[in-house]
Amino acid sequence: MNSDLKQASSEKFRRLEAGCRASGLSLTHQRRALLHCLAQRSDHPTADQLYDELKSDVGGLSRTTVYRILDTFVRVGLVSKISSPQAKARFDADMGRHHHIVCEQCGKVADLFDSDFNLRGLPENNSSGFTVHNYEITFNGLCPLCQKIGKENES
Amino acid sequence: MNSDLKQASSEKFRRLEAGCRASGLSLTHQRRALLHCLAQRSDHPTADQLYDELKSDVGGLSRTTVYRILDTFVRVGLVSKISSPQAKARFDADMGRHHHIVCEQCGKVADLFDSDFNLRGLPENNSSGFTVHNYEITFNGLCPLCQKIGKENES
DNA sequence: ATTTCAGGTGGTACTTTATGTCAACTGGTT
DNA sequence: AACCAGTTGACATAAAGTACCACCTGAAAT
Repeated sequence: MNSDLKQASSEKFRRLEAGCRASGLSLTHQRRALLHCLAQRSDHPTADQLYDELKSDVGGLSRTTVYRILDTFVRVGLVSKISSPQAKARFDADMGRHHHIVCEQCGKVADLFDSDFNLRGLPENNSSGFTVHNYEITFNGLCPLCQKIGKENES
Repeated sequence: MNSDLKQASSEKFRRLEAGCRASGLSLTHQRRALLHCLAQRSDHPTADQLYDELKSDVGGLSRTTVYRILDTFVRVGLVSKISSPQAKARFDADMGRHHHIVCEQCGKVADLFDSDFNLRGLPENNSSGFTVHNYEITFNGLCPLCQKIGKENES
């Protein structure tokens, strides 16, 4: 079971690495390290969470670099910034169609894979004149932990 | 036309004021001023945008107060923080079901009133164990201005 | 294997966005 | 007009993100 997960995340890592190459980005230690984290985690970490996880492993890793690499990954479409009401960016390396649930209390974000909620189209001619490329559905509610305790945690 | 809008926003203001009273909040100058702004604007301002608009009108208004009042309004359900991939909170005083379109380039946020996109239910038993209370759909694309010019603006 | 250099990184400084604290003030009630 | 719980202003601080520039490195060419 655990080894299945390991398998799946290293498979995901290889795909991300390939995507990186395909976009003409050099595979630096720092980028590999970030791709590893992103492939393993499914909790949609913030830039600072990723930095905190990696700074001990990757000697001399700079916070600036983490922000910059994440920006690059988003720009080339390898990773996305997910929408939430929180005032910080969270990143997701799974570009397949899926949705997110945000805990109102502690801010945790979980995936929801359920194609029943997929939209069947996009708005074409809306009154605001925007062209629409894509969408995200953000559900909100309470995570299992916050359902039990009625008080605040940190994500 | 313009007076219709004025009419509509003052109507909205009165509803918000009533909601404030109903929640047992005192109607201070500062809260009224914020409700006014929120009733008039449909651009989903950030806390600092509201502060910048109000600080000249409301003598001695404090930035802290703006943040605190918005928090309170969200807590009592008078206003909502909308979901977007941007790392800052945007506020919306329209609590009716509608959707948002965010410009990928400049960050502007517009409303989309189109019930065709409303979901017909919420996820009940999802694998992550979250209870789900509500949802938001965030579309992304380009605003009319950014469609013309291919370069960056500030919202 | 060595050289080369465009692209990438580290470190520092800085801005923007948000929160914590507490004395002083005020809306609404008596 | 007096009271006081709730609210505010000012300041300090934290958290999140950006700008800048000298130096370094991945990977392509030789």
